[in-house]
Amino acid sequence: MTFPATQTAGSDAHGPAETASSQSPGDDLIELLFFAYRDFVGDPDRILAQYGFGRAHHRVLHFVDRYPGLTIAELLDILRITKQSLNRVLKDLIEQDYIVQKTGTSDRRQRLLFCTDRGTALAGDLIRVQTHRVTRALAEPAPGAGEGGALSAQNFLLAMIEPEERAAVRRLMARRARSAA
Amino acid sequence: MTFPATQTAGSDAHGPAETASSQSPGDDLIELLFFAYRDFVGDPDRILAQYGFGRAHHRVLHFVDRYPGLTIAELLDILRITKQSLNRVLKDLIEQDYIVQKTGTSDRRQRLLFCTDRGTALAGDLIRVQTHRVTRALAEPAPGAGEGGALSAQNFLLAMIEPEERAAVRRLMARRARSAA
DNA sequence: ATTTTATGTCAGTGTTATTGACATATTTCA
DNA sequence: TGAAATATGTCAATAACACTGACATAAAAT
Repeated sequence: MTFPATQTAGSDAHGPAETASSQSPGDDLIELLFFAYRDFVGDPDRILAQYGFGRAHHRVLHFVDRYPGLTIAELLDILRITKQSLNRVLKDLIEQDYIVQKTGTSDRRQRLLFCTDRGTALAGDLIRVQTHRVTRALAEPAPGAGEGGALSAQNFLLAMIEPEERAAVRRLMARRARSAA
Repeated sequence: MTFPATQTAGSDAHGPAETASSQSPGDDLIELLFFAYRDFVGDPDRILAQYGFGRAHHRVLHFVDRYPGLTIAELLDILRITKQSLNRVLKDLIEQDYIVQKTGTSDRRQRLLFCTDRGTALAGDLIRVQTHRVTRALAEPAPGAGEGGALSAQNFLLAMIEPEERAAVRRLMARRARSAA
Protein backbone atom coordinates (compact mmCIF):
# COMPACT_ATOMS: atom_id res chain seq x y z
CA MET A 1 0.00 0.00 0.00
CA THR A 2 2.02 2.85 -1.23
CA PHE A 3 -1.03 4.99 -1.53
CA PRO A 4 -2.35 7.56 0.85
CA ALA A 5 -5.04 5.73 2.75
CA THR A 6 -8.01 7.76 1.69
CA GLN A 7 -10.97 6.80 3.77
CA THR A 8 -14.18 6.33 1.91
CA ALA A 9 -16.10 8.63 4.21
CA GLY A 10 -18.79 8.93 1.62
CA SER A 11 -22.51 9.10 2.06
CA ASP A 12 -22.52 5.49 3.13
CA ALA A 13 -22.07 4.65 6.75
CA HIS A 14 -20.89 1.10 6.70
CA GLY A 15 -18.04 -0.19 8.77
CA PRO A 16 -14.79 -1.29 7.15
CA ALA A 17 -14.41 1.28 4.42
CA GLU A 18 -11.50 0.42 2.20
CA THR A 19 -9.30 2.54 0.05
CA ALA A 20 -10.28 2.50 -3.58
CA SER A 21 -14.02 1.99 -3.22
CA SER A 22 -15.54 -1.00 -1.56
CA GLN A 23 -14.74 -4.44 -2.87
CA SER A 24 -17.61 -6.46 -4.19
CA PRO A 25 -17.81 -9.61 -6.31
CA GLY A 26 -19.57 -7.64 -9.02
CA ASP A 27 -16.84 -5.05 -9.34
CA ASP A 28 -14.80 -7.11 -11.72
CA LEU A 29 -17.81 -7.78 -13.88
CA ILE A 30 -18.46 -4.07 -14.10
CA GLU A 31 -15.05 -3.48 -15.55
CA LEU A 32 -15.25 -6.50 -17.80
CA LEU A 33 -18.52 -5.21 -19.18
CA PHE A 34 -16.80 -1.95 -20.00
CA PHE A 35 -13.93 -3.67 -21.77
CA ALA A 36 -16.18 -6.16 -23.52
CA TYR A 37 -18.48 -3.47 -24.82
CA ARG A 38 -15.55 -1.35 -25.90
CA ASP A 39 -14.24 -4.11 -28.15
CA PHE A 40 -17.69 -5.29 -29.13
CA VAL A 41 -18.57 -1.97 -30.76
CA GLY A 42 -15.08 -1.57 -32.16
CA ASP A 43 -15.56 -4.28 -34.77
CA PRO A 44 -18.57 -2.76 -36.54
CA ASP A 45 -17.20 0.75 -36.11
CA ARG A 46 -14.44 -0.03 -38.55
CA ILE A 47 -16.89 -1.19 -41.21
CA LEU A 48 -19.28 1.68 -40.63
CA ALA A 49 -16.53 4.23 -41.05
CA GLN A 50 -16.08 3.08 -44.64
CA TYR A 51 -19.70 3.98 -45.34
CA GLY A 52 -19.61 7.26 -43.47
CA PHE A 53 -21.96 5.87 -40.87
CA GLY A 54 -21.70 5.81 -37.11
CA ARG A 55 -23.01 3.73 -34.26
CA ALA A 56 -26.38 5.38 -34.37
CA HIS A 57 -26.84 4.23 -37.95
CA HIS A 58 -25.77 0.76 -36.95
CA ARG A 59 -28.32 0.48 -34.18
CA VAL A 60 -31.15 1.59 -36.41
CA LEU A 61 -30.09 -0.68 -39.25
CA HIS A 62 -29.66 -3.62 -36.92
CA PHE A 63 -33.09 -3.46 -35.35
CA VAL A 64 -34.89 -2.72 -38.60
CA ASP A 65 -33.10 -5.66 -40.18
CA ARG A 66 -33.98 -8.03 -37.40
CA TYR A 67 -37.51 -6.77 -36.84
CA PRO A 68 -38.88 -5.80 -40.25
CA GLY A 69 -41.94 -3.59 -40.08
CA LEU A 70 -40.81 -1.82 -36.93
CA THR A 71 -42.52 1.52 -36.35
CA ILE A 72 -40.83 4.76 -35.41
CA ALA A 73 -42.33 4.65 -31.95
CA GLU A 74 -41.10 1.13 -31.32
CA LEU A 75 -37.64 2.07 -32.48
CA LEU A 76 -37.59 5.11 -30.22
CA ASP A 77 -38.53 2.91 -27.29
CA ILE A 78 -35.79 0.42 -28.08
CA LEU A 79 -33.03 2.94 -28.60
CA ARG A 80 -34.17 5.38 -25.91
CA ILE A 81 -33.29 8.41 -27.95
CA THR A 82 -35.32 11.37 -29.09
CA LYS A 83 -37.28 11.63 -32.30
CA GLN A 84 -34.81 14.17 -33.62
CA SER A 85 -31.80 11.99 -33.01
CA LEU A 86 -33.46 9.07 -34.71
CA ASN A 87 -34.65 11.16 -37.60
CA ARG A 88 -31.23 12.37 -38.53
CA VAL A 89 -29.71 8.93 -38.92
CA LEU A 90 -32.87 7.41 -40.33
CA LYS A 91 -32.93 10.08 -43.01
CA ASP A 92 -29.37 9.17 -43.98
CA LEU A 93 -30.25 5.51 -44.24
CA ILE A 94 -33.38 6.18 -46.28
CA GLU A 95 -31.73 8.65 -48.64
CA GLN A 96 -28.92 6.22 -49.31
CA ASP A 97 -31.35 3.38 -49.90
CA TYR A 98 -30.58 1.16 -46.94
CA ILE A 99 -34.04 1.45 -45.42
CA VAL A 100 -37.50 2.13 -46.84
CA GLN A 101 -40.64 3.37 -45.14
CA LYS A 102 -44.07 1.97 -45.89
CA THR A 103 -47.33 3.42 -44.65
CA GLY A 104 -48.99 1.12 -42.17
CA THR A 105 -52.00 -0.82 -43.42
CA SER A 106 -54.12 -0.95 -40.29
CA ASP A 107 -52.96 2.45 -39.03
CA ARG A 108 -51.96 4.74 -41.83
CA ARG A 109 -50.23 7.16 -39.50
CA GLN A 110 -47.50 4.65 -38.88
CA ARG A 111 -44.37 4.36 -40.97
CA LEU A 112 -43.24 0.77 -41.05
CA LEU A 113 -39.52 0.37 -41.58
CA PHE A 114 -37.90 -2.25 -43.77
CA CYS A 115 -34.38 -2.90 -45.00
CA THR A 116 -33.63 -2.83 -48.69
CA ASP A 117 -31.36 -5.52 -50.11
CA ARG A 118 -28.55 -3.05 -49.70
CA GLY A 119 -29.50 -2.54 -46.07
CA THR A 120 -29.80 -6.25 -45.38
CA ALA A 121 -26.38 -6.82 -46.88
CA LEU A 122 -24.73 -4.19 -44.70
CA ALA A 123 -26.58 -5.34 -41.61
CA GLY A 124 -25.36 -8.82 -42.39
CA ASP A 125 -21.76 -7.68 -42.64
CA LEU A 126 -22.05 -5.90 -39.33
CA ILE A 127 -23.73 -8.71 -37.44
CA ARG A 128 -21.21 -11.14 -38.84
CA VAL A 129 -18.24 -9.58 -37.12
CA GLN A 130 -20.12 -9.34 -33.86
CA THR A 131 -21.44 -12.86 -34.08
CA HIS A 132 -17.93 -14.02 -34.76
CA ARG A 133 -16.73 -12.43 -31.54
CA VAL A 134 -19.63 -13.75 -29.50
CA THR A 135 -19.37 -17.22 -30.98
CA ARG A 136 -15.69 -17.27 -30.20
CA ALA A 137 -16.43 -16.10 -26.69
CA LEU A 138 -18.96 -18.85 -26.18
CA ALA A 139 -16.54 -21.42 -27.50
CA GLU A 140 -13.80 -20.35 -25.12
CA PRO A 141 -12.98 -22.95 -22.52
CA ALA A 142 -14.58 -21.70 -19.34
CA PRO A 143 -12.32 -22.90 -16.54
CA GLY A 144 -14.79 -23.77 -13.83
CA ALA A 145 -18.05 -23.49 -15.69
CA GLY A 146 -19.45 -26.57 -17.28
CA GLU A 147 -21.26 -26.53 -20.57
CA GLY A 148 -24.06 -24.13 -19.74
CA GLY A 149 -21.85 -21.17 -20.52
CA ALA A 150 -23.92 -19.88 -23.39
CA LEU A 151 -27.15 -20.15 -21.50
CA SER A 152 -25.84 -18.64 -18.31
CA ALA A 153 -24.24 -15.75 -20.15
CA GLN A 154 -27.53 -15.11 -21.89
CA ASN A 155 -29.35 -15.32 -18.62
CA PHE A 156 -26.84 -13.03 -17.04
CA LEU A 157 -27.22 -10.39 -19.69
CA LEU A 158 -30.98 -10.62 -19.64
CA ALA A 159 -30.88 -10.27 -15.90
CA MET A 160 -28.82 -7.14 -16.34
CA ILE A 161 -31.77 -5.45 -17.95
CA GLU A 162 -34.26 -3.46 -15.91
CA PRO A 163 -36.76 -5.97 -14.56
CA GLU A 164 -39.70 -3.93 -15.82
CA GLU A 165 -38.14 -3.90 -19.25
CA ARG A 166 -37.36 -7.56 -19.53
CA ALA A 167 -40.81 -8.57 -20.61
CA ALA A 168 -40.65 -6.02 -23.41
CA VAL A 169 -37.24 -7.26 -24.50
CA ARG A 170 -38.41 -10.85 -24.42
CA ARG A 171 -41.50 -9.89 -26.35
CA LEU A 172 -39.44 -8.10 -28.95
CA MET A 173 -37.07 -10.98 -29.39
CA ALA A 174 -39.96 -13.42 -29.52
CA ARG A 175 -41.09 -11.61 -32.67
CA ARG A 176 -38.03 -12.93 -34.37
CA ALA A 177 -38.63 -16.44 -33.16
CA ARG A 178 -42.08 -16.26 -34.72
CA SER A 179 -41.07 -14.68 -38.00
CA ALA A 180 -38.23 -17.17 -38.40
CA ALA A 181 -40.64 -20.08 -38.07
CA MET B 1 -34.71 -22.77 -28.33
CA THR B 2 -36.76 -22.08 -31.37
CA PHE B 3 -33.86 -20.79 -33.37
CA PRO B 4 -32.45 -22.62 -36.36
CA ALA B 5 -29.25 -23.85 -34.84
CA THR B 6 -26.79 -22.65 -37.42
CA GLN B 7 -23.77 -23.47 -35.34
CA THR B 8 -21.28 -21.32 -37.17
CA ALA B 9 -18.24 -22.34 -35.27
CA GLY B 10 -15.21 -20.49 -36.43
CA SER B 11 -14.49 -18.02 -39.17
CA ASP B 12 -16.60 -19.60 -41.86
CA ALA B 13 -17.80 -17.28 -44.57
CA HIS B 14 -21.14 -18.52 -45.74
CA GLY B 15 -23.14 -16.83 -48.43
CA PRO B 16 -24.92 -13.63 -47.43
CA ALA B 17 -27.73 -15.92 -46.38
CA GLU B 18 -31.30 -15.09 -45.54
CA THR B 19 -33.45 -12.00 -45.51
CA ALA B 20 -33.36 -10.54 -42.06
CA SER B 21 -29.71 -11.27 -41.47
CA SER B 22 -28.39 -14.73 -40.86
CA GLN B 23 -29.56 -16.52 -37.78
CA SER B 24 -26.90 -17.45 -35.32
CA PRO B 25 -26.98 -18.44 -31.65
CA GLY B 26 -24.89 -15.38 -30.87
CA ASP B 27 -27.42 -12.98 -32.38
CA ASP B 28 -29.53 -12.89 -29.28
CA LEU B 29 -26.51 -12.24 -27.13
CA ILE B 30 -25.61 -9.32 -29.34
CA GLU B 31 -28.93 -7.69 -28.68
CA LEU B 32 -28.88 -8.57 -25.01
CA LEU B 33 -25.48 -6.96 -24.72
CA PHE B 34 -26.93 -3.80 -26.22
CA PHE B 35 -29.86 -3.76 -23.83
CA ALA B 36 -27.76 -4.70 -20.85
CA TYR B 37 -25.23 -1.99 -21.52
CA ARG B 38 -27.99 0.55 -22.14
CA ASP B 39 -29.43 -0.02 -18.69
CA PHE B 40 -26.04 -0.53 -17.09
CA VAL B 41 -24.89 2.97 -17.95
CA GLY B 42 -28.32 4.42 -17.25
CA ASP B 43 -27.98 4.00 -13.50
CA PRO B 44 -24.84 6.09 -13.04
CA ASP B 45 -25.96 8.58 -15.66
CA ARG B 46 -28.73 9.76 -13.38
CA ILE B 47 -26.30 10.41 -10.54
CA LEU B 48 -23.71 12.05 -12.76
CA ALA B 49 -26.26 14.46 -14.18
CA GLN B 50 -26.72 15.93 -10.70
CA TYR B 51 -23.03 16.80 -10.66
CA GLY B 52 -22.91 18.11 -14.19
CA PHE B 53 -20.74 15.19 -15.21
CA GLY B 54 -21.10 12.71 -18.04
CA ARG B 55 -19.99 9.22 -18.85
CA ALA B 56 -16.51 10.31 -19.74
CA HIS B 57 -16.06 11.73 -16.25
CA HIS B 58 -17.40 8.51 -14.80
CA ARG B 59 -14.95 6.33 -16.65
CA VAL B 60 -11.98 8.42 -15.55
CA LEU B 61 -13.15 8.61 -11.96
CA HIS B 62 -13.85 4.89 -11.85
CA PHE B 63 -10.45 3.77 -13.04
CA VAL B 64 -8.54 6.29 -10.96
CA ASP B 65 -10.52 5.19 -7.93
CA ARG B 66 -9.88 1.53 -8.50
CA TYR B 67 -6.27 1.87 -9.60
CA PRO B 68 -4.79 4.72 -7.57
CA GLY B 69 -1.59 6.10 -9.02
CA LEU B 70 -2.61 5.47 -12.59
CA THR B 71 -0.65 7.52 -15.10
CA ILE B 72 -2.10 9.50 -17.97
CA ALA B 73 -0.66 7.08 -20.49
CA GLU B 74 -2.18 4.08 -18.74
CA LEU B 75 -5.53 5.77 -18.60
CA LEU B 76 -5.38 6.63 -22.29
CA ASP B 77 -4.67 3.00 -23.09
CA ILE B 78 -7.58 1.82 -20.98
CA LEU B 79 -10.12 4.26 -22.31
CA ARG B 80 -8.86 4.31 -25.89
CA ILE B 81 -9.47 7.99 -26.33
CA THR B 82 -7.16 10.82 -27.29
CA LYS B 83 -5.14 12.96 -24.95
CA GLN B 84 -7.38 15.92 -25.68
CA SER B 85 -10.57 14.08 -24.86
CA LEU B 86 -9.13 12.85 -21.61
CA ASN B 87 -7.72 16.22 -20.71
CA ARG B 88 -11.05 17.96 -20.95
CA VAL B 89 -12.83 15.71 -18.45
CA LEU B 90 -9.77 15.26 -16.28
CA LYS B 91 -9.44 19.03 -15.96
CA ASP B 92 -13.05 19.21 -14.75
CA LEU B 93 -12.45 16.52 -12.16
CA ILE B 94 -9.26 18.14 -10.92
CA GLU B 95 -10.67 21.66 -10.80
CA GLN B 96 -13.64 20.45 -8.81
CA ASP B 97 -11.42 18.51 -6.44
CA TYR B 98 -12.40 14.95 -7.28
CA ILE B 99 -8.98 13.94 -8.50
CA VAL B 100 -5.45 15.13 -7.72
CA GLN B 101 -2.25 14.78 -9.69
CA LYS B 102 1.06 13.98 -8.06
CA THR B 103 4.40 14.05 -9.78
CA GLY B 104 5.86 10.59 -10.11
CA THR B 105 8.70 9.73 -7.76
CA SER B 106 10.78 7.45 -9.94
CA ASP B 107 9.88 9.26 -13.14
CA ARG B 108 9.10 12.90 -12.55
CA ARG B 109 7.55 13.33 -15.98
CA GLN B 110 4.63 11.21 -14.94
CA ARG B 111 1.49 12.58 -13.30
CA LEU B 112 0.08 9.95 -10.98
CA LEU B 113 -3.65 10.25 -10.50
CA PHE B 114 -5.45 9.80 -7.21
CA CYS B 115 -8.97 10.34 -5.99
CA THR B 116 -9.62 12.84 -3.25
CA ASP B 117 -12.06 11.91 -0.49
CA ARG B 118 -14.68 13.69 -2.50
CA GLY B 119 -13.75 11.65 -5.57
CA THR B 120 -13.73 8.38 -3.69
CA ALA B 121 -17.15 9.14 -2.29
CA LEU B 122 -18.65 9.84 -5.71
CA ALA B 123 -16.94 6.83 -7.26
CA GLY B 124 -18.38 4.77 -4.43
CA ASP B 125 -21.88 6.05 -5.09
CA LEU B 126 -21.53 5.24 -8.76
CA ILE B 127 -20.11 1.78 -8.36
CA ARG B 128 -22.75 1.02 -5.78
CA VAL B 129 -25.65 1.30 -8.19
CA GLN B 130 -23.82 -0.76 -10.78
CA THR B 131 -22.74 -3.40 -8.30
CA HIS B 132 -26.32 -3.59 -7.16
CA ARG B 133 -27.49 -4.38 -10.66
CA VAL B 134 -24.72 -6.90 -11.31
CA THR B 135 -25.19 -8.59 -7.95
CA ARG B 136 -28.88 -8.86 -8.60
CA ALA B 137 -28.16 -10.26 -12.05
CA LEU B 138 -25.84 -12.88 -10.59
CA ALA B 139 -28.40 -13.84 -7.99
CA GLU B 140 -31.13 -14.33 -10.58
CA PRO B 141 -32.22 -17.93 -10.93
CA ALA B 142 -30.64 -19.09 -14.15
CA PRO B 143 -33.08 -21.59 -15.62
CA GLY B 144 -30.80 -24.22 -17.08
CA ALA B 145 -27.48 -23.09 -15.77
CA GLY B 146 -26.25 -24.56 -12.55
CA GLU B 147 -24.35 -22.57 -10.00
CA GLY B 148 -21.38 -21.50 -12.07
CA GLY B 149 -23.29 -18.52 -13.40
CA ALA B 150 -21.04 -15.86 -11.97
CA LEU B 151 -17.90 -17.51 -13.15
CA SER B 152 -19.17 -18.29 -16.61
CA ALA B 153 -20.51 -14.78 -17.08
CA GLN B 154 -17.13 -13.43 -16.06
CA ASN B 155 -15.42 -15.80 -18.40
CA PHE B 156 -17.79 -14.90 -21.16
CA LEU B 157 -17.16 -11.21 -20.81
CA LEU B 158 -13.43 -11.68 -20.58
CA ALA B 159 -13.58 -13.81 -23.69
CA MET B 160 -15.39 -10.97 -25.42
CA ILE B 161 -12.29 -8.88 -25.19
CA GLU B 162 -9.70 -8.86 -27.93
CA PRO B 163 -7.43 -11.81 -27.28
CA GLU B 164 -4.31 -9.69 -27.54
CA GLU B 165 -5.77 -7.33 -24.99
CA ARG B 166 -6.83 -9.87 -22.43
CA ALA B 167 -3.45 -10.20 -20.83
CA ALA B 168 -3.35 -6.44 -20.34
CA VAL B 169 -6.81 -6.44 -18.81
CA ARG B 170 -5.95 -9.34 -16.54
CA ARG B 171 -2.74 -7.58 -15.56
CA LEU B 172 -4.59 -4.41 -14.79
CA MET B 173 -7.18 -6.15 -12.68
CA ALA B 174 -4.51 -8.14 -10.91
CA ARG B 175 -3.18 -4.84 -9.60
CA ARG B 176 -6.30 -4.55 -7.57
CA ALA B 177 -6.02 -8.05 -6.25
CA ARG B 178 -2.53 -7.25 -5.03
CA SER B 179 -3.29 -3.85 -3.53
CA ALA B 180 -6.32 -5.25 -1.76
CA ALA B 181 -4.24 -7.92 -0.07
C1' DA C 1 24.24 16.15 -26.75
C1' DT C 2 20.65 14.23 -29.09
C1' DT C 3 16.66 11.57 -29.01
C1' DT C 4 12.77 9.67 -26.95
C1' DT C 5 9.09 9.76 -23.64
C1' DA C 6 5.23 11.80 -20.86
C1' DT C 7 2.45 15.26 -20.70
C1' DG C 8 -0.03 19.72 -21.88
C1' DT C 9 -2.33 22.73 -25.07
C1' DC C 10 -4.15 25.20 -29.28
C1' DA C 11 -7.45 25.45 -33.15
C1' DG C 12 -10.85 23.35 -35.86
C1' DT C 13 -14.29 19.72 -36.77
C1' DG C 14 -17.77 15.86 -36.57
C1' DT C 15 -21.19 12.64 -34.51
C1' DT C 16 -24.59 11.87 -31.45
C1' DA C 17 -27.32 13.33 -28.32
C1' DT C 18 -30.45 16.89 -25.92
C1' DT C 19 -34.78 20.37 -25.23
C1' DG C 20 -38.70 22.98 -26.65
C1' DA C 21 -41.81 24.42 -29.93
C1' DC C 22 -44.74 23.69 -33.60
C1' DA C 23 -47.11 21.31 -37.78
C1' DT C 24 -49.79 17.54 -40.10
C1' DA C 25 -52.31 13.48 -40.79
C1' DT C 26 -54.98 10.00 -38.79
C1' DT C 27 -57.42 7.59 -35.40
C1' DT C 28 -60.33 7.40 -31.38
C1' DC C 29 -63.71 8.87 -28.33
C1' DA C 30 -67.55 11.51 -26.35
C1' DT D 1 -69.74 15.49 -35.88
C1' DG D 2 -66.34 17.70 -33.19
C1' DA D 3 -62.66 17.34 -29.79
C1' DA D 4 -58.81 14.90 -28.14
C1' DA D 5 -55.21 11.76 -28.50
C1' DT D 6 -51.70 9.51 -31.37
C1' DA D 7 -47.82 8.96 -34.86
C1' DT D 8 -44.84 11.27 -37.16
C1' DG D 9 -42.03 15.25 -39.11
C1' DT D 10 -39.38 19.41 -38.60
C1' DC D 11 -37.30 23.83 -36.93
C1' DA D 12 -33.69 26.13 -34.02
C1' DA D 13 -30.35 26.06 -30.51
C1' DT D 14 -27.23 23.58 -27.55
C1' DA D 15 -24.18 20.18 -25.23
C1' DA D 16 -21.19 16.05 -24.50
C1' DC D 17 -17.77 13.56 -26.38
C1' DA D 18 -14.91 12.35 -29.63
C1' DC D 19 -11.44 13.27 -33.52
C1' DT D 20 -6.95 15.24 -36.20
C1' DG D 21 -2.83 17.81 -36.54
C1' DA D 22 0.39 20.74 -34.80
C1' DC D 23 3.32 22.43 -31.42
C1' DA D 24 5.54 23.08 -26.62
C1' DT D 25 7.95 21.62 -22.29
C1' DA D 26 10.25 18.87 -19.02
C1' DA D 27 12.57 14.80 -17.85
C1' DA D 28 14.62 10.51 -18.93
C1' DA D 29 17.36 7.53 -21.87
C1' DT D 30 20.90 6.78 -25.22
